[in-house]
Amino acid sequence: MELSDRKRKILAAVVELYITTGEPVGSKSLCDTLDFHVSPATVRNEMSELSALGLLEQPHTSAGRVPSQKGYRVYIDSLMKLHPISRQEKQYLDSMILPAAYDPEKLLEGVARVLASMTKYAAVSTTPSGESGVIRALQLVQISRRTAMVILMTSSGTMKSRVFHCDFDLTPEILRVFFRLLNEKLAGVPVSSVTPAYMQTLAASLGDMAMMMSSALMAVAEAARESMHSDVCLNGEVNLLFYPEFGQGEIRRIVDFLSRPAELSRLLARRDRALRVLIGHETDRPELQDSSVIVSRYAVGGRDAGAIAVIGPMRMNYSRIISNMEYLSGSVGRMLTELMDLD
Amino acid sequence: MELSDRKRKILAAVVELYITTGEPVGSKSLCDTLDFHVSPATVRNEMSELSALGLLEQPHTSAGRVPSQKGYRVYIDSLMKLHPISRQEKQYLDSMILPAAYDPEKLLEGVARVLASMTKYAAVSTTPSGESGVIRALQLVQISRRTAMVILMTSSGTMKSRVFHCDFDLTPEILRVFFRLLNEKLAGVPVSSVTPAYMQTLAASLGDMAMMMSSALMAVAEAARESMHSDVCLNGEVNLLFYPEFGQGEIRRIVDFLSRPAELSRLLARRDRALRVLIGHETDRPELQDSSVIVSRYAVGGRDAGAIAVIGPMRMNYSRIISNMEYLSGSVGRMLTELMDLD
DNA sequence: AGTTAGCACTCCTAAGCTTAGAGTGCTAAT
DNA sequence: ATTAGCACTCTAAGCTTAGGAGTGCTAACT
Repeated sequence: MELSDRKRKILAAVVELYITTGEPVGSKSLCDTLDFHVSPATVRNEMSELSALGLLEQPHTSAGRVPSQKGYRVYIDSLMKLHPISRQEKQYLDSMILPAAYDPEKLLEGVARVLASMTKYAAVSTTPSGESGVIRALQLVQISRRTAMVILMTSSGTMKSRVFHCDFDLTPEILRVFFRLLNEKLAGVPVSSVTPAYMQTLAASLGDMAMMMSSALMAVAEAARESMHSDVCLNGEVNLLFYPEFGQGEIRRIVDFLSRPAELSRLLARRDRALRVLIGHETDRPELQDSSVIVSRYAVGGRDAGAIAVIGPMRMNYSRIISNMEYLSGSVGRMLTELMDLD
Repeated sequence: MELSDRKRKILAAVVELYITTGEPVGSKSLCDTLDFHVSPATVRNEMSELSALGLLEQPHTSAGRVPSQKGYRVYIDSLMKLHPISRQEKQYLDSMILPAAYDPEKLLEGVARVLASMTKYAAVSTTPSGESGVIRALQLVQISRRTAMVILMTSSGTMKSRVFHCDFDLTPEILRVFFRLLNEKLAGVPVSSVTPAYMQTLAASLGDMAMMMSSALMAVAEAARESMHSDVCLNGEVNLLFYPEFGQGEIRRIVDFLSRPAELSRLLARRDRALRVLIGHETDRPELQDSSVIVSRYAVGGRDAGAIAVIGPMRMNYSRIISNMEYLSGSVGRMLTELMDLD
């Protein structure tokens, strides 16, 4: 389907005007935004042909035009021009996520927050998934007399902690021994193989220490299990309230969908491209048939690790948001890579 | 103002019926729920007197009655009977917050989440405020070759961490020295006095080490500063969408208010009672004039430390929620006290 | 004196109806 | 190919009306 240059310009203008106003755009008001002179009648003819091609549609016969799903697709794929992210935007984003850059979970939570506040849509992020990671190191921190925290760091950029209680007082010496044994035995082991059964056999090889360390080993096993599944952070659902195209019922369905982490996670899972825009039905979710989703995946240490996404009405400001998200997912990946010394 | 026994029963019945249905209650339907027999006409007379007393009001002349703010107040203060929390509810609450019981921030976040999901209202929690705390201990955790994390624990039950980078490789020996010095110099010091200036004088007393430790000291100072102000966690705002008495506009105002942590924090701040129910205008917030807030404060180590709260429509199920919140704030306090070994 | 049935009255809600205006598509002229 | 003119369509908003829920009053009853 090749479009004349004028049609392309008109389609782009319709999309952009509709994105900013949210109202169906008529031939007259469109004329004002065009950078060449034609009469409303001409525009009407063109728009009518664009309608015939399925790129525009009318809410009703005597209303202006609204981009169809296909129209948005064409706009995004070939009409939209991405203008690169500005210096201030970069600074803003950096300043918002930097303070949380020491803990993967906090970082991704912060990213979801800043993404939501910047876009005014709902934002989602997943923490690095650690299925294929191996244990890089284990750290022990004494919390109180008989409780300590074990921190497990993996090669895929996750960091999970768990507390454990002992029925004897912990001393620096004891912790030192624990630390040495844990790291000797477990560093380099894939998290996926740290099962309770594995821990049993490990305990057997510890001799006298097995009893004392059992709660610590349990904690490690739990941390390992937890490091395998990635968390989903959601933020800014309420932003969607402010878009008139979502009615009360619509909103509820969307919010209800957003409240199910498993579904959300599925939505972000496709890894075939770093950035992907899903429009309406392309999401394969009836709840999102009037929404768009932009998913940007991030990599840690050169390997795909997780994703960030925004969910909003179809008339998103795609161009601005896409460049911001590209920058953000790049930053996240870089920070996690650095944090984990994986570069 | 003394009410006849029958008036008290009728007022209670109106409140309870309205809480469950959300519709103004008429004399006829009320008769059905009463445990003694009277005709609708009698009930009408009684209701009309309750209206005159300002305890009930009518949306319009020919509608049923709705409790007034004063009516709710009387109901809560002297009519409502709290039925104690059930075994299952306890188990549910415990099972939801226990996994996060090792980190104060995570715990309070989890509490807000479970509170929101249980009540179907919006829930808020504040992390223990550490203004008056002293440093209990500092822990160091190596994260990668040249970065480490310092964890600061205070007597008021807070736990904050910060990462720092060094321009030399960290070894266990170095960390041991850092650990010893930090704890020697800082344990017992009030967090409020750990200012950058204080750190300068401290550095001066460290001699050769001052240079090497500067980034670590900075991290401690930041963690100390952070431990002084308590965070506010918000959860379940979207639940409010499902109450028909909140219209689109109402909801936006409420959500907008909820998005301002400082305001929220002020709302929870009054410490004169462990549990406090604020109805409509009693919140002193125009945005919440049609809402109610239940605030329950929790204590750590015997001292008031923070609060949990729910925000919902005036027709809340006060009785159920109050007992649940009392249990929950008790649990939180106990867990934090235990975690910090402050008992 | 307190309670109750009966009934007129009020006022909201929802449904139907009307109208103004925005925007289109067609036709004919340029 | 473009454009002005014009009839036509359809919605949104305002208005009207009928139905119904619920009250308050009065008068009868216990």
